[in-house]
Amino acid sequence: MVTMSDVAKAAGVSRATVSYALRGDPRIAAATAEKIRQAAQKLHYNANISARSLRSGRSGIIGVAIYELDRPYPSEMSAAVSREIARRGYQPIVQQTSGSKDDEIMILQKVTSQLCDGMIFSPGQVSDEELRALSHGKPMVLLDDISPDPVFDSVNTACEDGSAAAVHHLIDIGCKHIVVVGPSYDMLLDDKMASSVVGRRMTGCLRAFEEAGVDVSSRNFLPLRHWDPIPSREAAYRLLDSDDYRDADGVFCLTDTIAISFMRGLADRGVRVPDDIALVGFDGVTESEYAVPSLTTIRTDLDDLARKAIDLLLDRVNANVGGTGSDPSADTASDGDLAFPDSPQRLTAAWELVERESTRR
Amino acid sequence: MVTMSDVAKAAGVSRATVSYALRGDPRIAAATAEKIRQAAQKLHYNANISARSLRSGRSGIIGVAIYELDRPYPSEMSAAVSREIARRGYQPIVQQTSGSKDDEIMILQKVTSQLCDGMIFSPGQVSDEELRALSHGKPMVLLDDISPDPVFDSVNTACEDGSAAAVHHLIDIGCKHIVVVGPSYDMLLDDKMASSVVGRRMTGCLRAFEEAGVDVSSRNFLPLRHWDPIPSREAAYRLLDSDDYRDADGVFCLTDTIAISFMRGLADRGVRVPDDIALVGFDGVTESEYAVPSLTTIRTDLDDLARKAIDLLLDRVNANVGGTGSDPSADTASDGDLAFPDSPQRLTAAWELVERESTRR
DNA sequence: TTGTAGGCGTTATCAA
DNA sequence: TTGATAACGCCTACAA
Repeated sequence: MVTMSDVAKAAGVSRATVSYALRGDPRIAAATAEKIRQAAQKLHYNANISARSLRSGRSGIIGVAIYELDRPYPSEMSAAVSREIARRGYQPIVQQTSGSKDDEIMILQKVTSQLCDGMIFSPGQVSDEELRALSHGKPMVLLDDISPDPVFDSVNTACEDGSAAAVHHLIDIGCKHIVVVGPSYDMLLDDKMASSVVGRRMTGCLRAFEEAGVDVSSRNFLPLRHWDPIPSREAAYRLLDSDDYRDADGVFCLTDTIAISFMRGLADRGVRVPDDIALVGFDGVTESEYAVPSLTTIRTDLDDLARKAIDLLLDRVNANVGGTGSDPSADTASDGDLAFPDSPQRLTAAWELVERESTRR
Repeated sequence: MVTMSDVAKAAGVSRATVSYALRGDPRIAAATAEKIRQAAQKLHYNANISARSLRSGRSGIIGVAIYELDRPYPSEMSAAVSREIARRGYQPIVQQTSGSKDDEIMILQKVTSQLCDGMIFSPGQVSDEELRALSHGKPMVLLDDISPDPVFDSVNTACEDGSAAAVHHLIDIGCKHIVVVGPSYDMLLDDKMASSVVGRRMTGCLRAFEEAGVDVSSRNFLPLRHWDPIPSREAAYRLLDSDDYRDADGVFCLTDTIAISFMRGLADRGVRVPDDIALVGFDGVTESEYAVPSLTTIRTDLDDLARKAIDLLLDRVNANVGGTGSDPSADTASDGDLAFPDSPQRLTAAWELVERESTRR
């Protein structure tokens, strides 16, 4: 391994000078800096991240922790975030939380909070408060945070507006009995559920129904215990077999993966989409465009989401340069300074309704 | 941050004793070790990875570098590998190489080769020789390595056998004019292409054609410059519009993503699958099961692939414990010892032909 | 069985 | 403008 000492020797300067020069410190004379850069290049020198991180607490790495890397939406999202991180000159590393709380904690303790200058986290089981403890004061941006009073910055998908648009679209094309696949009717009674992704999406649906003057009952909701392909496919059978849903002519599935599996279930029974039942999904994964029939969906602009998330994160990361990072007692009083407000920001990713064959009548 | 000194103080022992105790060194008395473990637990102590890595060269992290994290096959593969790594008690981190050579080099230089005890790499642009230099002596297992004379252990998909099975299946169900979508007819003339994934899959097709006594010409191959959804969809138009392929009644697409996009292209033109044209894919991604019609495919057993890859990798990682790691001059002479042969191993992942609607006649 | 001490490669504080 | 020097937190001979 070639270390900084080797470069220093080759360039005829001290290690300290090499360190300054390679990081662009203006105190080093241009000629010296150039000489050092050339020596480093020739020796294929690369700064040791462990040593740098140990000494300075900064690694240049941004972590992304996401649930289930083998599902279309999370994987497209982490890819987009990953690319945006690289674009800003940081090294992205992705980790899969796989749903278990222990897993999430392990990831945060073992690598993310230690190695990373900041992290993008899609919370599953861990609460905001627990996250605060696990973050060790490192900046973190949450994706679709469900906490009623947030601790961290977050970027959300347009759950309410998007879902409302989906339901409005079904109404617009003439659907009389619309069924929302995912939530149960009494879900909103639970405060914690109400602020979750499914709760917010359901709220959007209810708003749309109300705006259109549609009466709502439990017949408008088909609950799903797990948002997985198999139960989603079977949900189609349940819909077709139950008297409650027999005249359903429009379905809004809370994710594209649910929608595509549900559509497969309808195909199993020979039900035609959109002729017999029109269908709308949510997410806008690539798959939705290539399905037969292609799926109308609420597409989340993942590039926009990534940009907003990384903007928020890097603001905090760079603000941390001066402070200790672990002691947020900086200046709670100076609320006049708007640059980095202490209160967590909450942004929403851009989205659009993409009309495709599944609602073309 | 709570360090080893804090634990030592709390337990009333020295730092060294803490280090030994927490890593299960038998020299420490059971009672002492237990006391130390409890103190560590109470303080929420976590060993600093940077410090450990700097001092011992080991981090407990295994890296996975894969091309395009937002495609179904690579994402399912990295998820499977990631889970297997976690199962063995290591921390997996995933990075996306995004195809560019600079990107791959950057990833290897900046984080993988520095931070990781070993890595799983799906090579794109970088040659085996370059990899050797970039690996800094760290163990590495390649996935679908295309090098004719390999430098590293690798696990491959069953390109030849799988493709042969796909073509045989199409012949079995009665297809008379089979078209393979992906490669061009003259591809095998190029030595480098011949050992690539597409080359090996094509070789399998040719073998099947030969075994079945089918004459082969360029009319049996529909080349694809990029294996992306859009060109794949358009390839279907090309097939339908060209006199060369007009009577095609069976298609083998070299990946599921190609197959699903191609199928979508056929649907655009109102061609029925399997009635007019039967279709087989390769990979066995989740999506293939939920497509309408569901896709017959050569499914690679990703759990088996992950298990084999990590077995190979951890063998080398643990073998490195004694040696310097960067100096592989250990014992090239003792070829009698079969435990860790110096010559790279090449394994093949288990696979199966999954028959579904797209070939059901 | 446990403690002492030195160093991994870098950065930051001083002094020159 | 540059150089010496002391940490950062951990591991590991070696000494006790």
